[in-house]
Amino acid sequence: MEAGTSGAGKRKAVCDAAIQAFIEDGYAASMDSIASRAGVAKQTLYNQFGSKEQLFAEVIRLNVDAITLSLDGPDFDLRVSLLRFVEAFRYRALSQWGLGLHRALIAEAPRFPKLARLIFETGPASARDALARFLRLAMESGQLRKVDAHFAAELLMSMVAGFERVRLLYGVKADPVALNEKQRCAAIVDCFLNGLAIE
Amino acid sequence: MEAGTSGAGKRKAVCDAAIQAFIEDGYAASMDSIASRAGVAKQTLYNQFGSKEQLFAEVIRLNVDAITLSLDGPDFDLRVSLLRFVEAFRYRALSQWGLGLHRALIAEAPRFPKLARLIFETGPASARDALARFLRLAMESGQLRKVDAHFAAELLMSMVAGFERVRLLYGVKADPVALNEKQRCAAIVDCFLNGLAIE
DNA sequence: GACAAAATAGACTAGACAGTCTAGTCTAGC
DNA sequence: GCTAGACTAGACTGTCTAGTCTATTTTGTC
Repeated sequence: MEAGTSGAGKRKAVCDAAIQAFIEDGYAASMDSIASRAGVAKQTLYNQFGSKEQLFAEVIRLNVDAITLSLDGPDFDLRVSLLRFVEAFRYRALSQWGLGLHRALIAEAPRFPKLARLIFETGPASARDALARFLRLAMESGQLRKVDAHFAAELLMSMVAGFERVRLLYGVKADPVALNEKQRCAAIVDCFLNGLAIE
Repeated sequence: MEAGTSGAGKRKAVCDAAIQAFIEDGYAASMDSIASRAGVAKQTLYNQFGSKEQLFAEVIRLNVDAITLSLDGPDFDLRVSLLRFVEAFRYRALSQWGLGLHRALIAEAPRFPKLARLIFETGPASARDALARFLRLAMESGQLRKVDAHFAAELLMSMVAGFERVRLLYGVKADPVALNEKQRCAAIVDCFLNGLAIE
């Protein structure tokens, strides 16, 4: 028997098809298109998930998680750790996958306020909290000026996924003269470290 | 004759109703709801704009403009000017109006790629360019470290409308412990100025 | 007042889509 | 082989919406 011919296997196929469809077309993706993408009868979607809203909530929940980076060792090089974080977060936020999820969620947040809140907490807010804990360590060990750690964490995340994410969401290509990825990450981290350097 | 009973007056009423509807419900706002909001027959929408797509494009275009701040005087206080910019930009990006426009546009960008590009250029990109010109002046007069001015401008705009805009788009209220608006703007500008201070 | 342009209400078409239903098939365990 | 439960294709319902059409009324101009 081929894997995924029934039960949990089908469910996985449906989830994969659905997240792909929602990333491409937002919540407007039709149940028919999801079913045919998954190679499954439409009724199976309703058997497994009950409704489009529940399917959407389920696959979004499955596809958002915190960035749990190894930021917490006591013996760390601050700049190297931040660079690692910035590169990982940049990928999450600016890949086609991350952009599509973001777009679909932002568009539907007014319709799904509880889901939106949940996703915000388990996604961006949880990453910010982890980063803030890490930055607080750095502040306490005298490597950074002592400021509100949550504010500092939000600042760094904003620098990575602010203007540039907007540009990508609008579908505008990068200026060819602009810095490349690595340079940009390094420039951001350096600016952040300077900004919060001890006087 | 009452103002707005015909011709250009109707057109204005339709535009106002339409932008409000699109901000609240995105492109999904129905033509019927826009017509009744404007106190106008649906046919009038089609007489004036031809189609929903054209109406959308038109009202979005009308409602996006560059932030043209008085940033260009040769005798300026860098910190004060940046604070003024940051507060103005913050309002544009984080008001209900700005958030609604942003949400509607992001959601529909794949469907209206040319409009999206146009809006990006006349909105965020043009504000960035103005800020970059201003920052370049500051760099040349020795008030800031010499780095890519476009990069620096994007960084400052990101710091203002990055994480926090995402939070608001997700409909999540601010942490009550967080900094207030003025403090936040000041902290951002100070961090930016430190980050790009002369060695 | 007469005329033409524009607006109005509301019925209508055509198509898309969520969700249901049916009749029949496939699979697993006995 | 038999049965139960899941799956399938596809028809069907009801609803919603963009856009059209028509008959009527309003409005501005002469």
